[in-house]
Amino acid sequence: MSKPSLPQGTRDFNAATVQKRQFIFKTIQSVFETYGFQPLETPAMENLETLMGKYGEEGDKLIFKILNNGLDNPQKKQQTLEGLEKLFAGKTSTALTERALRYDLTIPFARYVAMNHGSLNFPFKRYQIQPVWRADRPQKGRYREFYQCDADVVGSESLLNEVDLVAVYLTAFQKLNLPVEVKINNRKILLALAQICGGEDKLIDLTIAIDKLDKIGWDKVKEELQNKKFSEAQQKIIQNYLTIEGNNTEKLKQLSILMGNNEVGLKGIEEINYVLDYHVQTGMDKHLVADFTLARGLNYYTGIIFEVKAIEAEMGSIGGGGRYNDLTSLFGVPNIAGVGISFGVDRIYDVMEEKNLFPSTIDQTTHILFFNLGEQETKAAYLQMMQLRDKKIACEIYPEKSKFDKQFKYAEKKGIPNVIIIGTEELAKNECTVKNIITGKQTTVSLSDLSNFEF
RNA sequence: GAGGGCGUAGCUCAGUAGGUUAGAGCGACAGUUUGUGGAUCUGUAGGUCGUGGGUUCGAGACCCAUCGUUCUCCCCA
Repeated sequence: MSKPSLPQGTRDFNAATVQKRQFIFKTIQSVFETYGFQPLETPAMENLETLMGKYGEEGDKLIFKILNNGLDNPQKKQQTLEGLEKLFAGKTSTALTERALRYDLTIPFARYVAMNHGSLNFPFKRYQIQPVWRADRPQKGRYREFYQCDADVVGSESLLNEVDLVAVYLTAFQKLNLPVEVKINNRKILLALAQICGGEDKLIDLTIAIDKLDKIGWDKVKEELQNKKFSEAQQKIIQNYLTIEGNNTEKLKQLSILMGNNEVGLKGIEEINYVLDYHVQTGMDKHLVADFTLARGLNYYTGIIFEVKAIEAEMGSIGGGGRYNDLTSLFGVPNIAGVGISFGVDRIYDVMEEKNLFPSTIDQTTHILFFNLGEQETKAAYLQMMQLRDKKIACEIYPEKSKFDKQFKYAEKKGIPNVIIIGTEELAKNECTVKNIITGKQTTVSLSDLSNFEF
């Protein structure tokens, strides 16, 4: 038998890690609830059909597919072989795989809304905290199983939702004590740029090239634009667009000049202005950065888009989202607008761990260890322990009669601050010895007073 | 999908140009101490050097393959 191991890109979480992760989950959850979002859970697996084609070509490749059961059935051999042929032709085949693990929380949510739109109370606000899976190659800040925390509003076109979601982001990160900036852009502006550069059909090429700017620099972007048949004049426009600098007001002003009288572009600017202006009064505008190079890979976004970046941290985005105008039409239910955001818990964890931002108070462990000093003594100790547990004090008793040395070490390693010793002498006098491991202070307490003792 | 780094004891690693029986620190266990720990000292256990081939008189070291892991690019949370 070989050594046990984990699938690539997955992890076990020990007690300390779980407690820190729970801290993040609880913080985000409580903010979601404070803003009027209600929980939803969907299955780990979806029909493959539900997921395919929603995340672009790259995304489709990264979906974890589940092999059908019963493929060894001789009666279905023909079907299975045909399925394999399709597979080698680069297509998916329901003969081989009908289900897949969810890739994000947004599409399953859209599927849910499409299935239940008749009975939902619009505008419908839901939050969802569940793992997602991607068949990506793991590296720093990238796992094959990770959690997303999503909040979405559907059935409302109001920009007030965008305003509110910005506040959700900034409130949550403030509570986590993690300094961030929220980048904001608008797909309408990118669309306008594409129009100005010769056609909407260039939007995708354009966004992909723009998205790479801060990584590969302008020269490489220019090269890529050249390859995608953008003319010199168009490249010049794009360069002007990308080199817009200054504070938010200045940037937007320059952009509006560049957009000229392009209707979509001006609308996009107006929307960003609306959100920024709204947050002047909350003071949150300080953490908002208009960034016209922000593109976001998912092409279902149609309006304002967000991305959250931890300040002074070597980490990709720790959250993202935006407005999608018609996501449910993918599932046959048109005209339900929505906007949503997502938190990447695993990356948030990594950044917080790196910067040592977890409060020390979240380590939760046993409060009192009862020593095991023999059959009679332990029985008496057990009764005392149950009384303390009734008072919600976390207690445990060492299960084996062992040397003091060993029992002390156990308490110390587990971070248990108090031990209670009931030995033959104590038992005879109906007493116990309470010892605080940290201070070393030792007190004799009568058994009848123990439940009132201040630990 | 493309390209690098690394796999030696439970953990962190050393192992010099290939040369006898593969080492250290920490940890674990035991004793010093059958009811007061954290220290010191002493001792004990623990390794098919990821796996499979090859080169060589001789391989932990060199070559090939393979698996695992990690990082970068692509893409993304």
